[in-house]
Amino acid sequence: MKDGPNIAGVAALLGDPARANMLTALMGGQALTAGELAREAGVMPQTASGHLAQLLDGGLLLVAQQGRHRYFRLAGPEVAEAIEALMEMADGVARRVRPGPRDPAMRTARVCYDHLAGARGVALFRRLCDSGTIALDGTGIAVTERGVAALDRFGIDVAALRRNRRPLCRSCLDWSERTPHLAGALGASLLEKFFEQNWANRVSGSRVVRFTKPGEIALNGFLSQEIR
Amino acid sequence: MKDGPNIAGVAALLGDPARANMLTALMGGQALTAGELAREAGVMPQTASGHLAQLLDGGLLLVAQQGRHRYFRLAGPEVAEAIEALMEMADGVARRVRPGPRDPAMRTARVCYDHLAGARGVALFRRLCDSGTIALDGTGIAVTERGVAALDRFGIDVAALRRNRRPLCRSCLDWSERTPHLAGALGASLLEKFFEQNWANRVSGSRVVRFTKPGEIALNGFLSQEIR
DNA sequence: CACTTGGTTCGGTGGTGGCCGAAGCATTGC
DNA sequence: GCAATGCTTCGGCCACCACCGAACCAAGTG
Repeated sequence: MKDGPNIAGVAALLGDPARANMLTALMGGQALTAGELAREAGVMPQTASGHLAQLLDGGLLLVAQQGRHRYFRLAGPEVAEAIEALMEMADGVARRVRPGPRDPAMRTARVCYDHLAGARGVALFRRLCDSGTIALDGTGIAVTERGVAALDRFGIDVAALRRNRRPLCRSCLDWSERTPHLAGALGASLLEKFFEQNWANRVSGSRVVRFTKPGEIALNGFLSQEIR
Repeated sequence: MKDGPNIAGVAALLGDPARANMLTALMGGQALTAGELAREAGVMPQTASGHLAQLLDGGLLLVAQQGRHRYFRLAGPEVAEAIEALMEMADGVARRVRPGPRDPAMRTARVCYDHLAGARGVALFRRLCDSGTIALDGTGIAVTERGVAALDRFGIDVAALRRNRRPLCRSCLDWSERTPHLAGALGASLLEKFFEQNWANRVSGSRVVRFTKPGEIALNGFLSQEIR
C-alpha cells in the first residue's frame, strides 16, 4: 500500500524512552540545552548528544547555538500535535495500565507547546466559541469580524497574525479534559498576552501554568464579559 | 517530568516498519486477517503473528475470531487519529525526503478509518460549515438545529448517533489537503450512507473511494443545495 | 596561558528485538 | 478418517542500537 509518508521512521524516533522524555520536556515550548535534556532523559551527556543528533536529523527538533550552549526546541506545531495525539492514544488505550489522574495543577492549566491547555484552556476555548469570537468556516476555525474587534481591544492584532504562515486558529484535543482547546497563532498569542500582563506565569522546569490572583479575576472577567 | 502517559511505549509499536505497514493498511477501516496483514507488511506469517500479538497487547488493535481466520482492526478512533497526526508530522517535517504528491485517486477521495477524506472530504466539510449544518459550540463541533433537520431528511438520525458514546463530530486534519475534514460518528455515518446509496464504493484492498457517475452528481447536488 | 564547563566523537559492550525454519494446533473440507 | 489451510509457538541467528568511559574540541574565565 505505502500511502502515507514514512511514519515508522518518525515513530521510531519517539519510541525510545530517552528521546520521548526529551520531547515531552520540550512540550513546554521553551528551548532547553543539551545538558538539561540529558538530565531530563536520565542519560549521560554523550548519550543525549547522540539522541539529539537523531532528532535533529529527523527534523523533529531545531537548534540554536548560543555561546557554548546549544538550545533545542520542537521543530513546529505538527510535532507537538503528533505528541499530544500519541498521549491521547496511549492513555485512551492503555487506561488500565496507567490508572490514576495526574498532578491537579497540571490538569488545571499547563502549556501545550505554546498555548494554554488544561481546564483553563478548554474554558477559554468554550468562551471564545460561545461569544462568537471564533467560529467554523469552510477551512477550519476562523476569527469572526466581531472577534477581530474584540481581540484588538485586548491588544491582539489579528491582521498581523494572519500574515504569518502559521494557521491562525486550530483546535487541539486536550488530553486531560478530552475536549478541544485553542492552538495555532491565536492560541499562542493569547497565552503570551496572559504572561505579559502577569495574569499567569509558568512554574519553571514544568509545563504547569499558575494564575495570579488578579489574573484569575481578570481571566474570569474576560471569559464572562468579553463581547456578548 | 513524566507527565503524559507512556508515549514511548506506543510510539515504539508504531516505530517498526512491518507494524507501521499493518496499521496503515488498517486505516482503511475494514478488518483484515493475519495473513493479509502479513502480506501487507512484507513478512512471513510467523513474524506477523508476533507483531500482531504486540499490537494487541499494546491495545492498538482488536481481534475477532471467525472460523479459522482472525480479523484484526484498529482499536478505535484515537488510534487512527494518532496515526494521521504522525503522517502529518512526517511529511511536514521531512518534506525533502519524500517530495512528490501521491496517487491522485487517493488525494481525491479515500477512507480515513471510517469517514471520508481527501478533496471530496474537505469539500463536504466546507459545505457543512457554510450551510450551517455544523458549527462550533463550547465543546467542539456540533450539529445545529437546522442541521439535525437537514440530516434527518437525508436519512441520518442524529439523535440516535448522539446516544452513542462516540463523539458526534470531530475534525480530522486531512494530510493531503492540509485542511480539516469531518470525523466522528457523523462523519462515519455520512460515508456509510454514501456507500449505501451507491454514490460511491471502495476499491478493494485500498483506501481509495471511487464515486459513481450518479453519485458524483448527487453529491454535488447535496453539496450545493442542501440547506440554505 | 592554564582551567572550567558544555558538548561532541569514538570505540567497545551488552541487550533487545526482528526475522525465518520447523514444528505444533486448531478449523474446515473431502 | 486424512489432508489442506490459517495461525501460533519455539529456537536460533543476526543486526541494530542504546549506553557509557575516555578522549577531544570549543568557548568562556582567571
